[in-house]
Amino acid sequence: MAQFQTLPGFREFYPEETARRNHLFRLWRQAAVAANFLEYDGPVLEPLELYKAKSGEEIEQQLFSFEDKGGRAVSLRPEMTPTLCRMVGERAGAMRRPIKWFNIGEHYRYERAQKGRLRAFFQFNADLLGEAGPEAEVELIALLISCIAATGLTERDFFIRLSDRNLWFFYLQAIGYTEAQVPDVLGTIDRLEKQGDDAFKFFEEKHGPLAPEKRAEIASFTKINSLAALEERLAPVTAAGGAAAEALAARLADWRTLLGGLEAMGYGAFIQVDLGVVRGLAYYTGFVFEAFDRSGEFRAIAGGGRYNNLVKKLGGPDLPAAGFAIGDVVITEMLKSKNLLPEIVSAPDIFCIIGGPAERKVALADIRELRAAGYRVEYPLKDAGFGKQFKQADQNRARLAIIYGGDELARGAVKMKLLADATEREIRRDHLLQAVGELLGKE
RNA sequence: GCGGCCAUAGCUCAGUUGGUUAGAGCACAAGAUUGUGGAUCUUGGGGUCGCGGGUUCAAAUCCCGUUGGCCGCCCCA
Repeated sequence: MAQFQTLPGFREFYPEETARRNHLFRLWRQAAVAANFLEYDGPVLEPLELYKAKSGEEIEQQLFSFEDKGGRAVSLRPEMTPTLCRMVGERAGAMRRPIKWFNIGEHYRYERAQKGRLRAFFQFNADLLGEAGPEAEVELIALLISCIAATGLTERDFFIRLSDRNLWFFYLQAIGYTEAQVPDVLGTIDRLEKQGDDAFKFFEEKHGPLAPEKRAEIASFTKINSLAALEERLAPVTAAGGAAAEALAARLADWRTLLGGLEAMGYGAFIQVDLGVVRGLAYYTGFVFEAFDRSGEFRAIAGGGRYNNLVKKLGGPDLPAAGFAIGDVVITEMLKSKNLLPEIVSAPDIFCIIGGPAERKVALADIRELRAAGYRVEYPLKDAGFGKQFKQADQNRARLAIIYGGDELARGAVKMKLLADATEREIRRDHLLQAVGELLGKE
């Protein structure tokens, strides 16, 4: 039995789990369609180069990559974004803006499996391309929140941490950091939460020591947690004038648009300004956001941001873009811990109870009709006593039993019994579909 | 890639200082019940004790290795 185990980090989905997964996907799909995002799909296997081009050579050790029989270097997809960028890039010239697309698919990463992180997982991806303004982020973050809220989680359970790599960029330049230093300051900030003061070594190893007041200046900026605090902090900087100050002032206007839009949609309670978030790999170019549970018990539920350079980098036109992904693993763990996993009943509408071999022939003919009419119909494959068959009908949680007994059939009739209240009536077989429709309600 | 804990039936778990043929509950199946129900009772199927090696007269139990799981570090697109 244990001779063949599943590969590490891969899951099997038994029917109950598959039903739950499909339910989650259905909620996500409904939310995306309601926001008029279009569903697309792409290959599971891609040229290895596609991912190296996006993320660099080092990414290969985290990929399910191999050489195919034609000698091509290939990889299972670790994410959807490069495929999306290629697809949109190919036809961007012919596409109406904004481009709003989503996908639900399985992704593969060769990493050590842990709580909330597996080697094969499903992701909901949504992206909005062709709009550079913060109105795009309003759409995306609104969709993100509605996708998570559709599962039953509320603003008491999760929130969105919102930050902005552009703001950091303009701010750091305004207070004197060079363009070359900025990425390493951002790298430091990303480490600050976990490593504390040690995080500054990341910057200092390349650019020399930072005075304590410089450290404090950065650290305190990561603590900004509201638009008001941000405006207050930046007031003296923007007042000083210059290119960086002007860029900062324009960026503050974007912030007002974004937060105002989300507020107007009623999502204000979900948003937490948190400039300590800059997100790992550095292709994000503007707003970045992550969804977390409020208890802090789980990994990030979802993450995303703006990536204006990526479509061009992957060979397409210069197209502004932003997007996010929600994984299935963390949110499922969270729903489980909060008892929000739905009990999905998978039951037939009708269970046929069959008297014997002669009655079976009649029943089989009707079963075909009922199934063709869209009913979900089950029956015992082997002859058995009536008591046993009713038991099976119960265990199947069927709503209606149709009884094929010799006496009734001799009269050209069958009996129907609603299992819930045990009411029984005899129906002429030539009125079968009509009677079933009345008893079960029209499909 | 590194470290800690764990692995007995489909599931949850017992299994004494190493000692005959490894158990329970749930689940599954058959019967009680040959035309009427999720109950009850009886019975049954199901195990390479993760896998491989070692110690021993004797290993689920002790030792080594290995695979897998969980947890943490690195990473997290």
